[in-house]
Amino acid sequence: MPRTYKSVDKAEQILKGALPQFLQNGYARTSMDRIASSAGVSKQTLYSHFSDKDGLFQALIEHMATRKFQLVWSKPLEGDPEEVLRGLAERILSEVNETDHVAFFRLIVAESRERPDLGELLLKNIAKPAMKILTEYFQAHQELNFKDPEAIARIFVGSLIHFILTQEIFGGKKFMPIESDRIVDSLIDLVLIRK
Amino acid sequence: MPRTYKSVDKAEQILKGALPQFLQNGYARTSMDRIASSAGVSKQTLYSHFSDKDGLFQALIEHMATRKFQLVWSKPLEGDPEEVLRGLAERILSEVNETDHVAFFRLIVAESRERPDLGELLLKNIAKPAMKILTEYFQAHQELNFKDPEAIARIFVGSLIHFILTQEIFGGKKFMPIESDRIVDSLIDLVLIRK
DNA sequence: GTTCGACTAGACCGTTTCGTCTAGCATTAC
DNA sequence: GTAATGCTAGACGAAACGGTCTAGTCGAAC
Repeated sequence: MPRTYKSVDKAEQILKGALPQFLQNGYARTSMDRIASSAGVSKQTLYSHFSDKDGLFQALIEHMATRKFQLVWSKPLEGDPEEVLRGLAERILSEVNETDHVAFFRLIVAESRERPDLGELLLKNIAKPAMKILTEYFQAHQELNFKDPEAIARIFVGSLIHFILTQEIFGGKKFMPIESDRIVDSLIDLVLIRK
Repeated sequence: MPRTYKSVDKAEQILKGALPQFLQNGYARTSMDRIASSAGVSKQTLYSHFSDKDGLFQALIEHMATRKFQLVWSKPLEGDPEEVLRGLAERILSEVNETDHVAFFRLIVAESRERPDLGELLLKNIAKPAMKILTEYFQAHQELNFKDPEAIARIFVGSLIHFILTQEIFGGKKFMPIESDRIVDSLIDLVLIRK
């Protein structure tokens, strides 16, 4: 196994070790010593693969954003609106509403004050293409009679994301629970009633 | 002016000085020295009014949550649904979508990982009563024909909050802008079409 | 066998931060 | 006047952290 340059595996290994630390403790509360030990790597190696804590963090976020978040939207939207929308809603709820994704979302909200490019990253890589796909689907189905397909798309996705936000991040599961089916049913109902 | 006990003014003054610091810099990046100087108070005084940094922060958040956030919901919902809902939507967008409130929201998301009671506070003091008011309004207006008024209420408010989230916190204003009127119009349209 | 690059282990420095402590000032109560 | 109280100004200790540096290991290349 030749090692003429810094092994790619190590960088990957570092990111893999750093991820749970940042997700669990946030940026400020995660020390480089901790990352090193969590990744099973010496501190020096951290700094030979990444410029500094900030660089490592940025790389990690980009890695996550471009890799995982396409699960929901990779499947093309085709067929009967009721089925398509229900399938989409359930995919959003099950994929996004998962410990790692929720923590990731929280991390971006928290850190995007100091690093506005994180918000940009999220929008450009996830939200914007997602909206485009759904908007185009709505436009292709004129029978839905939407005056403003783009606005409807934002409402559709937004109410689901907000549902996850309150239930998972603010602890709504405990203090004001509601079953996701009720949200999905009502949402589909609202959107499809014109047909 | 007798001073038989710790002056209430000082506590207020401290909170007033601490607020912009926490909102702008978050919890970790705000030092007690900075708060002291920002409040025009000695460091010792901080610790004689609040147990520690955490206590001060908690007090501040509670102060904010119970005081300011009732602006949107204090006005009773009465009258024609279209007018009521449009008025409500615009009040949410204008009151909540304001630098301080956005920063406050961001702060709670960021810190509620370490302090789950912050999320609880937000829900119990704001989200829950808000949902109750809107749900009851929907129930009182049977002509709207909602199968599940509570779910509709969540969708209604949720899509507006999510709109603010993307536009203000993630920088959507810059990277995927959309006018709030389009969201409100479509939302009203979705909800009232059964009439 | 020597050289070189990637790595480990951990000491180390400078800085920041929390929270405490000391010394002293000003006002009120008696 | 004297004691007590609420305060200021700032030094201080202890700990944590980011980032650098040293010393040394290991395996491949030639």
